[in-house]
Amino acid sequence: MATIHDIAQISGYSIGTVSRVINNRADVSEKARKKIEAVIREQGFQPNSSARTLRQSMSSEVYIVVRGIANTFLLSLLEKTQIRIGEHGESAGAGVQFIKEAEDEVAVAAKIMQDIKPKGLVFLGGNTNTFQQTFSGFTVPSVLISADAESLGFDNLSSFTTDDRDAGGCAARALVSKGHRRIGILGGYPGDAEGERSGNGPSLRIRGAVEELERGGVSFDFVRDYEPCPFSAEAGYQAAKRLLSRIPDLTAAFAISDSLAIGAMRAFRDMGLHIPRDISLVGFDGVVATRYTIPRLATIEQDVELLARRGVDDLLMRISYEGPAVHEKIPYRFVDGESIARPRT
Amino acid sequence: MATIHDIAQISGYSIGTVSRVINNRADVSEKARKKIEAVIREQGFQPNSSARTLRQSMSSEVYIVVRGIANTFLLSLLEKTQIRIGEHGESAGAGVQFIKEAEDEVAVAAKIMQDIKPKGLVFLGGNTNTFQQTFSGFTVPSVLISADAESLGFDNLSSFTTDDRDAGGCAARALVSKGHRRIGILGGYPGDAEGERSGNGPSLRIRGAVEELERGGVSFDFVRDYEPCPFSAEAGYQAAKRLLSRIPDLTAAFAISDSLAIGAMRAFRDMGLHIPRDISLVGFDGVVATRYTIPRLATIEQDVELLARRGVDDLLMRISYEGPAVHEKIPYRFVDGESIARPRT
DNA sequence: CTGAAAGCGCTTACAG
DNA sequence: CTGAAAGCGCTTACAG
Repeated sequence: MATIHDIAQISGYSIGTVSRVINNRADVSEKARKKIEAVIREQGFQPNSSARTLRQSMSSEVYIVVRGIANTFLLSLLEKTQIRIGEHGESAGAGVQFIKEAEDEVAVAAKIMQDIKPKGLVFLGGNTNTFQQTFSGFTVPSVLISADAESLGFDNLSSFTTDDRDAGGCAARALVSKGHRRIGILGGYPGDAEGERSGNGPSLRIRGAVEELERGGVSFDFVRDYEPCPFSAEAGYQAAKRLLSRIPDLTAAFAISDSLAIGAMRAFRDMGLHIPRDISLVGFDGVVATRYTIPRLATIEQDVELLARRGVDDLLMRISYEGPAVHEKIPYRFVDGESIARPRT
Repeated sequence: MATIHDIAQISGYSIGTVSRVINNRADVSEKARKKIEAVIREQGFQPNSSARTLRQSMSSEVYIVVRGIANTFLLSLLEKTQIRIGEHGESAGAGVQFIKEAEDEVAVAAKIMQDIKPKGLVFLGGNTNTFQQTFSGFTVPSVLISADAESLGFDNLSSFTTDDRDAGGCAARALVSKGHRRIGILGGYPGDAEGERSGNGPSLRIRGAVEELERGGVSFDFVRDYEPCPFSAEAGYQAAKRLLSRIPDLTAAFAISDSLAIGAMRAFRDMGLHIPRDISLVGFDGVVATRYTIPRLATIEQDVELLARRGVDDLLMRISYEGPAVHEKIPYRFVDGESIARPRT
């Protein structure tokens, strides 16, 4: 493996000059640059990243923290994020760390900072409350994608998210407009009922939905009509069963993520109900799987591509020029499926 | 951030001795070890991994290469793999690189070797043919999980896999034993028809299935009854439509991965068929989603946990003691669903 | 068993 | 514009 020393030797310049070329510094003669670049190409030279990181006490990589490995939505967000990072010509090997739904992503990020010292951090999915409590010690440019960090006010943390409140309302409207009056909501944290975690995405979806229900004259009782649960198909399955047992005359449900909805579909079916004839269902996220379920699931499709693009672009921009953090809402789209019908009369 | 120098200073020993303690060398007095360990703990000292990697020209991490980010099966394999690595007390931040189905994982691994210099490599899913051609330059201990590398004969590449041939036969038997005689197969590479990629997992599944069909007296014509396609629900959807159009009297199909099967279910449904009344279907992998489809999908469940455990244990073992590569078949399980019935007469 | 010292491959003031 | 040199935080022969 060629080192900077070899390149210096072969090109006839010093290692200092070679280093300047590698780092695109301006103070190098055209002649030297040309010559050295030629040698670098010819030797297939790649600077040793450990040496660089050691010297600069900062890696040249961006690191990604993903909340939950089984979450299809975040996974496709990850895919788009990696692609976008690659399009910027950044080291394709951007590190990825998966954390559990219950884990503290900021604590994990702290460990990463120490080990890897990335020049930027991308959080995919996240609990705003955790950030509030522990992010203040961080100084690296960071971006939170798919949750809103505006109210946190950290000047190194941007955020790009679907307008969860608005979109939650949209989901509820799809049900109310068909004439449903007994509607349940599945998913989120128990605390959501009391509005404790107000900055959090899931909570906002629920809040938006409930507001819309009330606007439509549909009463909603958190104790009776709300069933919190984690984000997995199995959790959705169990929660749907509990909800339906409690409300036998339920005619529709809003699951705040598609994986929950997929579990709920199966639960309703196992309880002898046909979707959408006996019960209507709407999900959230717009993951690919919703296009293949039987029936196809109506859902709120988040714009994964745009979320990733805007997030990565902003992060890289701030790494280079350190501007202020920005907070942006990305448009969503209601996708009609085959899972909503008018209630039976 | 404390460095080894600080620890030396505080403990009253030299940095050389501190280094020996960090690296668990035997030639340190009990007294020195105790004292230094206490200081390390008290200071929360973590060795700088860049410096270590630079010095040893080898990182202390294991790196994971995953073929395909949308592949639920490999994702759950990844999850288990990371958990197992963590259980060994290895750096939890084991790097992960996702590559596309068509990409050359060994080329990617070469780049990783240069950048990261991991002490071990885990390949999750893989094309045996690619390995054949390009893996020979590698010297790091490596393991391929979910494909068989035995025939390749690399002494630093172990492999742990389901017996795909046998399991493919099992899937076919589930169909034949119900009386099906017009059976199609979905998925894999076009070359599979000619048996070109014989060492490859998917091919073996197909080969095993075809052998079983013939054993059951069911004729199988690769040109007519086989529909190759990539591993995605959409690909399965399209392939199923093509297959059914070509064989109107098809009564059953074997999809060599669950995601294909999920796409195929939707395709059959869109073509007006009811599963399993009009057509039976069996998948492969045993991903979680198969428990929630309507109907539930019959499938071959690979033992993800055991695959990960055996693979990681073997790799770590060989990193420490450099034994020979091993190749092991991990048991699978047929999971009956609601997607298989007798053909209509 | 322990310490002093060389060196891994880079970057970056500093001097010219 | 260029080079010589210090130093990032470690590991590891080497000497004692």
